[in-house]
Amino acid sequence: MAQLSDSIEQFIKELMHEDAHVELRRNELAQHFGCAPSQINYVLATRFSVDHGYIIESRRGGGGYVRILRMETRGESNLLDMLLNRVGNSVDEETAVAIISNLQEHELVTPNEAALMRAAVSRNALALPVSAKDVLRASVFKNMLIQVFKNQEEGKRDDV
Amino acid sequence: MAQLSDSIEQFIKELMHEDAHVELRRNELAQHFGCAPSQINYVLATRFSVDHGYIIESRRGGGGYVRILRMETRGESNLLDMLLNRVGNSVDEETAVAIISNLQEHELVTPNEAALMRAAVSRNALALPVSAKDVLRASVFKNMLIQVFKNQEEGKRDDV
DNA sequence: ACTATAATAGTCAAAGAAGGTCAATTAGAA
DNA sequence: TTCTAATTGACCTTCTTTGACTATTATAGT
Repeated sequence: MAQLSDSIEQFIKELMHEDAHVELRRNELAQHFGCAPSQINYVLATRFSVDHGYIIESRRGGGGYVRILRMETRGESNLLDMLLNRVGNSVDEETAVAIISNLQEHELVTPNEAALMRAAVSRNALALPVSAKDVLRASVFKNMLIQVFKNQEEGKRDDV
Repeated sequence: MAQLSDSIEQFIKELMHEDAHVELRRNELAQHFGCAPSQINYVLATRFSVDHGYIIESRRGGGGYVRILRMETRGESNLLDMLLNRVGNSVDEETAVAIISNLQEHELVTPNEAALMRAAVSRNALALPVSAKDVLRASVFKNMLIQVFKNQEEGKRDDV
């Protein structure tokens, strides 16, 4: 109860109440809660992961930050989640291409974007021993999927 | 958060908004921002490199200057060749990201497309032994570059 | 012409300012 | 008690800023 991690989680969620997009300093936040900075990473990893509907971006060095973006997972209840799950940590080209077409049909990506995604996951691009190909493809593909949904969010914000 | 380097970058980009060619005094600019002159070189090196699509010329001594030129993307067919060449069979993330911003600034890709490309070549996506990363990134990236220009062609055809 | 000096810009390495990772320990819940 | 979640700390990586030293160019004297 009143676990440190829970407090930090709440704190961040309150910050996000208004804006679905918040930026913070890891060290400041850690200091505010009197804990190790890596504690923040723990909270982010366990409560603000992609399957929780959040995307984290960050930057090191002077002027560094941690940015948290909440995805509205509109409509298709957690489509991204399902897709990431389906991909897992290995996926063949056929499956990936099928998913991409699907996204395109549902107008979640433009034809150009779809073409780019296909290019990135094609067997051609992943010039590696066959065994490793699917694993790597999964990694690249998942990263792009997350990006697609992030674009979606950003599009919405720009619409305003 | 309004990092010095970022401000300087913005400042220069604003200067270049009208004219694709700008000339400045390194020391003046440094003074304007209250920083070490070499800070200007840092910004130029990290944000206005050739990969970013800029060319820097300068002269020392009395009446010295720093001149920044935005490279115009003439015949695009040629550009693709140049980029593929630049990438070769190994490329680090920094260079890839620079090239992507370059494409975006010249409106050869949309911001969403650029984000997708960044996602595909990020160190995150290429979760492999470091040694192999750059090689693989080159392969994926080149495939995407080719696709970008293919998209371009198709766009032109559709316009008709 | 020649030279010295002042006015610029460039380079590079070190310090500073973040954030990330991982494994060991500790606290809590079952 | 035992298992899992939480916490911490040591060490790593990345990005920025500064400063000392170097290189080049124009100009004023001679």
